[in-house]
Amino acid sequence: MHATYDRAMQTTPDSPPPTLLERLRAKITSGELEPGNPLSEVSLAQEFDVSRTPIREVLKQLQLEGLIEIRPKVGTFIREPNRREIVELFQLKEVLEGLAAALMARRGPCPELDQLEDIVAASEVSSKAGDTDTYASQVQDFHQTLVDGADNTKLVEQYDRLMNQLAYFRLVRKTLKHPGRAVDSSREHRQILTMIQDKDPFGAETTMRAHVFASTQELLVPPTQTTLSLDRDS
Amino acid sequence: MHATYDRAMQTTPDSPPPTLLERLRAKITSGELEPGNPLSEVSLAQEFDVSRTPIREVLKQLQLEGLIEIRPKVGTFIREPNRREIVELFQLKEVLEGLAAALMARRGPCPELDQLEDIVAASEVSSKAGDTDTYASQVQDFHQTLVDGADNTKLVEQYDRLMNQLAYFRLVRKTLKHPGRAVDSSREHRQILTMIQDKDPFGAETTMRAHVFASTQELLVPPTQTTLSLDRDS
DNA sequence: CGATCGTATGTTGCATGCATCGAAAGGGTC
DNA sequence: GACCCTTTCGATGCATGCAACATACGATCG
Repeated sequence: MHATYDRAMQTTPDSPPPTLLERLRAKITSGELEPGNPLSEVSLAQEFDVSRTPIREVLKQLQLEGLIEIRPKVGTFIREPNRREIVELFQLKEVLEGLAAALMARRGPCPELDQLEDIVAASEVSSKAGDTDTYASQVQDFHQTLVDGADNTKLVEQYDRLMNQLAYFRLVRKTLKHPGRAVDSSREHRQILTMIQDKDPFGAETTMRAHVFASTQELLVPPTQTTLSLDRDS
Repeated sequence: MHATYDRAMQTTPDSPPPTLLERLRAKITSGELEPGNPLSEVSLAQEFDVSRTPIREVLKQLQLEGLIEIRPKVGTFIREPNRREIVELFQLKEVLEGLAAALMARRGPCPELDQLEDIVAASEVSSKAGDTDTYASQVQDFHQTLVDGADNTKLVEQYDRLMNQLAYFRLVRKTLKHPGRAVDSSREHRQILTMIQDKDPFGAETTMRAHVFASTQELLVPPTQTTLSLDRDS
């Protein structure tokens, strides 16, 4: 379901057409382009049927977002965060989602809260059934809805940028989850939801952070030893 | 001392010359340009002695940073966050600085910790002496050093962007501090520093967040009623 | 006198061309 | 065979020109 974190994909049917920035960003975050690949301005210009000028403007913006690296006079390359940056980003993810949980708890009833209830209920089913694919997309929805429910546009912006940098889907795709983790994770989701409903900001934040931390550990230290391949660059 | 949060100003003497992006960003964050002012591409191009093309690239990036607003086919204007956005940004500031305190506590001894010690000691003097100007710059240094000391580059990036959006200096300049707040603030700084030195991440984070929250309240709800001027837009 | 439409102007949006620089390939020498 | 210099090629960096659009102003008409 969630092929990318680019919110341009999630808008209403007749929303304005995606900008060049959004389209190129989607190509990167969706994994259509491999990391390290060179991005030629001319080839991109041909592909999107524009001249090099708007392409260059977009590339500069994507560099600011941390998705690509422009080596002056050399070329543009898709950037992949090294292990240290991934850890840094996950530390940020933890506090940002924690803040979202706290804010949502303080906010009280809202549409996102109902959505959260639905998502948690559905994910409890799929987690117990062992349907990891369905569960994975529901996890995405849970976190996304929670951040949206915080009703803080700046938080949403920073969170989206963070998730794009992580190329989260790519990490998740590489990861084979523990069989038992899904039910634990689902139980944590339920706990968080309950605390939000009970208007317990502190409890919601604390539990959310613990949950994110646990999930992060799951990703960074998977059962198999395939993580060693990530340790190549500093 | 701290005229702006643009870190390009704080690098070593013979660092590479500031880029066009940094120069234009500095012009905005320093308050040299008034909010709402139109930024003509041609006039900027003349001012920086380049053509419109690189100016346009920079403007697109500054728009992504939230510093300016580009109204298509109309013009570019310096953006000022409304009151709601300011509150949102301060909520983020709280958790980001809290995270910084926690990370620094976990990290242990480092150059930034020594700097922090010096800053706190100096600020205790100036706060008791009632030297609010000196104290204000030391407060900036305290927070900046703390974020740097967290040793998390992504945190630094997000924090800098946030402070630029807030145009923090502008807010502070508008604010007349309570006379008694400085000594309270200084005492809180000392508490935070002690907790970091004691390697108490949780205590450091909690205290830091309380401190940021208190300072924020001070800014958003000043004793005088001059804040009403901020309430004009939604 | 007021409203409306046409025009004038200033702005951005983008395509194109040239200069410049890096990196890789080729040839020569030791 | 290894190394270095030269050359070539391809890429980016930027200046410029034209088209398109939004806004403001003024003339015209009711």
